Amino acid sequence: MRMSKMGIKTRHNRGNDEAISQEILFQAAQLKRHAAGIYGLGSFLVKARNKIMNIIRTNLEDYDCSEISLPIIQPKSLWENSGRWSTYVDSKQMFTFDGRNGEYCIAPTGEEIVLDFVKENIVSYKDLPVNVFQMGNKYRDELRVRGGLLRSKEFLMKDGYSFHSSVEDMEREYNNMRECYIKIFAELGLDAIPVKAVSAEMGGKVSEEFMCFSNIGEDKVLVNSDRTIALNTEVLEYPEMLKDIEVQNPEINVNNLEEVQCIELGHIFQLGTFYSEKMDGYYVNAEGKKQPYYMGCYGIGINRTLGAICENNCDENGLIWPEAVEPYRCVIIYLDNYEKDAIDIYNNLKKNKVSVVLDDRNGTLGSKIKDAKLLGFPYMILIGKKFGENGLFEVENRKTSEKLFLNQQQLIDKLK
RNA sequence: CGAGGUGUGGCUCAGUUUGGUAGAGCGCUGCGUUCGGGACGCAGAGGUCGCAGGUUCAAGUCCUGUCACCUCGACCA
Repeated sequence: MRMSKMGIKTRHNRGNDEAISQEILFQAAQLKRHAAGIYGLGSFLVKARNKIMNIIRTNLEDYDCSEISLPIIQPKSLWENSGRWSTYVDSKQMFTFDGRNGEYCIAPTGEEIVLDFVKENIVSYKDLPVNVFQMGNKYRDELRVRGGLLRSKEFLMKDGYSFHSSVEDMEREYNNMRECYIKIFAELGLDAIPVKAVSAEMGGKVSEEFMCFSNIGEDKVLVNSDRTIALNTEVLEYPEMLKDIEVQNPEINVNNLEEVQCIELGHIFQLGTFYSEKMDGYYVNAEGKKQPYYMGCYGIGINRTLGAICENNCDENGLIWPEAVEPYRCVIIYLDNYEKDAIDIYNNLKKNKVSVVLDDRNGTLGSKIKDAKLLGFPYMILIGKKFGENGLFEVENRKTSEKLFLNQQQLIDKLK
């Protein structure tokens, strides 16, 4: 990719309204606020987000979850069946509109539509269990937006739903997903732990949030020193839940837990039959009787995860993409008189499947070095004066600032 | 929805207290010199100061209304 074709212009100055990582994204022309809580994403964010999606997808498929795609525009009737049309409309949190054939919503979540999708196919206990997921935009007219990617009105979410013929099977799958989520966040390099949470409007009793420690987070979590016990402070408002936790963990005194600030990246729920009963989600059991599915539901805020990765991987000079989600591996910066050498190594790297950007824009070396750091390329290849002296490529590691001088083959081996 | 704040060239902001006809830095265009950690010179382009009323000889500045955006709170898969 040639930088001159990207259509971005970085800025010299940085605002200070938002978290540092979000301000870096504005400065790097990777985030554009079009309106309150409504953002455009630049190509670096899109490429990193695609990698996040692939990591999520690969892990879920290991657990026999299959990917589907559900519509965002959904008819009012579905939401009336679940009873949530009025809930969301009254609280003004859902976008709705009048269409040619009646009213629709622009979906804030997917329980209703997924039940409508699967119920014709899952009709017998022999068809169960099933676990499906999608990654699609969700729309919520948030009362208050916050922190760039962290809380916006339009956001990408992975939402998954499982269907079971018993509570035990639902619990088994819930634990599978819990394990899978731990793997996903570990692979993304995020230090996220499951935290006992309140299910709120979702229905169901058991739920856990996946929380990433961060001082730009909106949630407060109580944890013990080895992080085996963690609960959202919201739980304190529900005495029965608190009692359950204390009964299950007699060694814990809630008053002695440490309070930490966290970003909620995911949330998993045991929904039970709350939605299936209302939405006609029935199967026939071995005795030939109709029964509602037991359901689980599992979400990951993908944009928010992207935001958390940026926040955890930046310094005063800009972003520092971790390898797992790097949009590109390296950038080539060169003086004009070495253009031939630059294009040569650029083509050679591409031939060796190294994702590389050639900074072929007009401008001084210094300004390009600043941009390389701002945009967070893991490696910067410099072709300048020193190349003229020794014929070696200088490679600088963004994270460690380590500099190596390598010949063409060594460089390719290093970056491959 | 409650409290506070902000709207001035593409971006970041000064100017508003005390009304007198629009500024800076960055970015952009052209020419030249430069080119290793956001170079410099010269010459340019670009704004009915969020919007609508009002006061005034005169409004970016004062008054009224309105809209948008930000922060804190309430709210929240």
